[in-house]
Amino acid sequence: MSSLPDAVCDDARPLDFIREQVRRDNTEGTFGGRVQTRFPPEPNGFLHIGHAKAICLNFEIAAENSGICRLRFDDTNPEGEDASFTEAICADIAWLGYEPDGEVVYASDYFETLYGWAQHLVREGLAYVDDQNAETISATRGDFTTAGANSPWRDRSVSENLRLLEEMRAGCYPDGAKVLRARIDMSHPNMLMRDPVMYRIRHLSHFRSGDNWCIYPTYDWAHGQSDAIEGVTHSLCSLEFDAHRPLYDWYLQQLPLPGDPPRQYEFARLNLTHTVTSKRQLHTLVDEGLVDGWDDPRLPTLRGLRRRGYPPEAIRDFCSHIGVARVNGVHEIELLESFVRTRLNRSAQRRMAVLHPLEVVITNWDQPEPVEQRQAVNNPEDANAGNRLVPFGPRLWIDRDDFMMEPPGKFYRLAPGREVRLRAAYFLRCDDVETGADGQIVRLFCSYDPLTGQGKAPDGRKVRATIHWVSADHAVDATVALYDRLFSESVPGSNGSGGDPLESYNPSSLKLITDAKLEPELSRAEPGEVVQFERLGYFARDIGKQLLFHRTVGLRDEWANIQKRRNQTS
RNA sequence: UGGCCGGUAGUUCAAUUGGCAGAACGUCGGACUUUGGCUCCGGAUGUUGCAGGUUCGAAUCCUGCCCGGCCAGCCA
Repeated sequence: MSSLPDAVCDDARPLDFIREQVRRDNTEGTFGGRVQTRFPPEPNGFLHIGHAKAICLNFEIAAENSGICRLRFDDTNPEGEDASFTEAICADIAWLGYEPDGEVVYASDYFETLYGWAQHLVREGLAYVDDQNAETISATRGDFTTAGANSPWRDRSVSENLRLLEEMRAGCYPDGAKVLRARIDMSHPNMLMRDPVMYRIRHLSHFRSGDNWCIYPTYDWAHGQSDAIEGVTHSLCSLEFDAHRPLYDWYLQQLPLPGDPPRQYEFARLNLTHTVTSKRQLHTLVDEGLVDGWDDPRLPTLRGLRRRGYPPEAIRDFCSHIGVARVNGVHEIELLESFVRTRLNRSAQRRMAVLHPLEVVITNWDQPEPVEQRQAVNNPEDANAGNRLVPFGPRLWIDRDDFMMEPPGKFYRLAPGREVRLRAAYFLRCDDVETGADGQIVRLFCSYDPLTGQGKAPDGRKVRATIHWVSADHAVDATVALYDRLFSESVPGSNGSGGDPLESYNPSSLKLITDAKLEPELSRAEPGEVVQFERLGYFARDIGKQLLFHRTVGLRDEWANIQKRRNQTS
């Protein structure tokens, strides 16, 4: 029984076409009411948000039907595969909140069975050893409009094929000298059915089977068979494997399977705006140093998203919400972000942090001590989150964005002569502004109203804005990483630029702020913890020792919208 | 060029299988608010790719066309 992580929140939405199929199979008793899925990554890279969709789908469908979902590594090609990837993938799946049923399995566990089945096909006259090289095979496959040509080796005797296959396995031939091909139809309209390759010779050590094998099964020859061996009922994969389905079924039809043949169903892979998920492009970003490793918070890798502060629950919410269909589309990254905000709004502790410090001197400080401990609510969304103390003093930092010399309409924050509320403290009026030689604002001279400690003025006067602040004498210095879209084009490589996604790489996708001022409580944030900097957004404390926060996502920002609109119209 | 798969608000998906085209996110407006956040309420956005046909009735069925994706690795 698959473990279903805390209820992926979604309203009773109608069943998608896959769940609909599963239900049909269950009522018709196709697999005796059994449901078994699998997640089959190749251990040659890191998991990304696109994989998350497949993971959620497979695990959730199994759980919904009291079935099981295994993790199977599709390690049929030793080139580039590594145990470090299997470990990373297992860790990422666990982080997402899923626990594979039973032992983790590997396609390489079935190499011997696969070999036996290949011999079976040879004996049935359904497979043969071809001596042609890769170029020749490619050249004689034909194209979309013309049939392929039969290999001159296509009609070898069963005994000769059996012997040659044995010799291939025994290492008698160099790489590429021979292949085993299924004997199907060289004029089939589906190119994949034109005598597909089942085994290729690779004198390469495999990270699990070592040097036991020098012939390795291709994807098509391994996948369906692995599904069948494990008892998979519904083999879910992405749309580009649609054309493989006839071959998937063909192999299964010819073999003495232990049970019902699994069925393959294809769904659209997940694409997100302003990012890339192809292994090649991700590699380029990392290799060229455009990002800082596979866990760079700008990357859509699961490791990147984790470091960025995305709650796994939000990713699951997102996957469940987008559903599954057969249309190839691009999802707006904003939708994912909205699920991140929803989760974080409920869980994140509120703190105050100033990103672009502007000094405020309180000229009418009348307290005996140069500090007053103010009580602040940790999370207004969570009554159990409690309060904390925030030091307040005669010298403060506020954000430069919260002050304007000549405020335009709809700017509610601080300006000369204007009054605002300091969050969890008092009303504050700006009396005077000190400007530098070149006109920049150096510091503000303000007075606070000691009677407004409850956030309200006894005389009933109102303020339009509440702003955040940090006591300058107690502030903790920190580095804050602000992230923007990794690619400026919504679909990188879609317009102009010769279709190269890297052309729209956003060089200012990372802005480091090294002089951020934090309230002291933030120095006690746990590594990996995500907090809300009030009015700014959600920020994740880095795993490392230094005080570094990554901006997970900003808050919805109406003022930013107003400014954007103003810029567009002017 | 052939085959297969798709096409419904800006985006992603629905539409009880032929019966009043909806939801979420985004957007706009309002209420509330010690976060321009959250929450709540409301508005706008559609020639259902196009054209014909069947039908009392078509997003749904039929025909033709248009557009997009996938397929000619010994990658997965």
